[in-house]
Amino acid sequence: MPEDEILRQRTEKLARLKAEEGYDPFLHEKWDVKHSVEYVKKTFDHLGPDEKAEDAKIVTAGRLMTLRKHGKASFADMADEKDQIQLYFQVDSLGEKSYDFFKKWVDTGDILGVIGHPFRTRRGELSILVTGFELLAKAMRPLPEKWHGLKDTEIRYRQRYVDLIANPEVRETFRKRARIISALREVLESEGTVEVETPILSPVAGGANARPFVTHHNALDIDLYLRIATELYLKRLIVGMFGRVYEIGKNFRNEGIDIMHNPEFTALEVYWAYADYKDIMDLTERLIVAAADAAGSRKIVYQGTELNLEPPFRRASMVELVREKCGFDLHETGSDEEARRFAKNKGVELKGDETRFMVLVELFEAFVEDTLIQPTFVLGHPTEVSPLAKKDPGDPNFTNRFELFIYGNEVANAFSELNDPFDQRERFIQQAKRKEAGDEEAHVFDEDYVSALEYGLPPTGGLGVGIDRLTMFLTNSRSIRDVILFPTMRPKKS
RNA sequence: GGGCCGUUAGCUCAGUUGGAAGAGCACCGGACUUUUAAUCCGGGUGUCACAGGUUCGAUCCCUGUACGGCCCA
Repeated sequence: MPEDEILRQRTEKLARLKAEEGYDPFLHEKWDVKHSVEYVKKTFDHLGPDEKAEDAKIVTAGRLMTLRKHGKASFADMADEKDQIQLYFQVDSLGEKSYDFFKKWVDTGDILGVIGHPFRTRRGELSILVTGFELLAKAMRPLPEKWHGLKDTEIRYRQRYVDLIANPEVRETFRKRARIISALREVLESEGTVEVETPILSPVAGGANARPFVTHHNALDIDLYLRIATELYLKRLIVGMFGRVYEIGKNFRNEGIDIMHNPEFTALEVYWAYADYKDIMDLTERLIVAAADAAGSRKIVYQGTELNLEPPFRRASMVELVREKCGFDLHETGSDEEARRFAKNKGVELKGDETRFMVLVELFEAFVEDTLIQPTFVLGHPTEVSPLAKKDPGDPNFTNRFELFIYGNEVANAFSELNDPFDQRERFIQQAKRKEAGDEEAHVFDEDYVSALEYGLPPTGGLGVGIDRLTMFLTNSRSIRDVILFPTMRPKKS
């Protein structure tokens, strides 16, 4: 039946319900739910076949997922937020008038308030014998098919509410996501870290190498950018004498959409005064473990691969890993030209002006990343690609930085924060040159941030964690869209 | 940005070497007092994504577009 026809039919049915019975389901404002389906199932699990808990009066509510209407006794499966139970409607216990109302007016998808007694059917299914009900809302559109569920990814993402009705496991994924975020907060709070909020709209979008979204403020008549990271504001707070701060929130990056990227995504950033990147590495392990425990287990299976999130995680330097995986030894490489030749021989495409340090990063991305399946801290990124990180005093070409990789993907990024305003200014100048040369992702020059550093930033360790990716691994979700309730989609032209 | 694949009923999917459309569920009408993919009887409800082209004839072949998916950069 065409959707228009179903809508028309159900609209007409609603009108008849109002006219013939004087009953408007949309007038109900509340229903005192005394028991969840989960509670009923747990509490009355002891009932044997054909046994009834006559003294127990259950008041619950939910959506009718399926209906099996018979002559004078009918069944329905009613789902609430977390569980599902069978309802039994019988003319003897409901009365003829009420039973007829049910048969005539109630459809699948409708929201029902239910009063009744728990009992177990002869076939052994715990059910509720309904003694009274209210039709709390009518469904005007049909539910997706009942045993294949809803598969069409386009409808699942565009009309997530339909997905959530049809596929209860999707609700569980998002409950897990909530538990993961709570667990991260608990760890941070218990370690004296204060949750703060920094601007999403800002005249300068810094803290990462990415293209921002631009918007316009009418009253001020200025363009503003949506933040691409919270980093620079959070470190301003450390300058402002906060000791430990964190923010969990959306970042926005004007880039493509794929299985690992959504233009808006959720990041956790943490900054601890007087800590270095090693302290932050330990903290990262505590956070990941807490998240894993909240989601269920430290030993997980992601897309068929077993992942062991039990710390300590492997720690290895980028230079070492690249040497291991493709034989490129940075310390044995005399010139940038030599490095580029090596990469080209390995089939890595280069622009031709890369330094040996950038070549290292290219080789890392080409030959190492994918191999980092088990959680691995990669240490020692070149200074050139780390404009906000403190240099390694032993070798200023490198920074005291690490990234955590799981299943070949970056999940966390952290470093000892650069707090030398002169060095920071110099790094920004280098980035500005790259921007001029056409690198749209080069870091923006943030004068106010330099001036904050000029007031004195204590030695600080900072961390960023991609919450969506972490959630993907912990919920065995293949696509980032499966852990974002309303992923970014191109609007449909009508 | 490039390549490949998909788009048929509300949902899940068949199908036509080009003669113009099908199933199950859902839905509508009827029967049925323990069903659970209830069953039985009756009913097909469609711009075959969209726009062109080829053809006597296109859902099918060709081109383009839209949206989605996967792979690559």
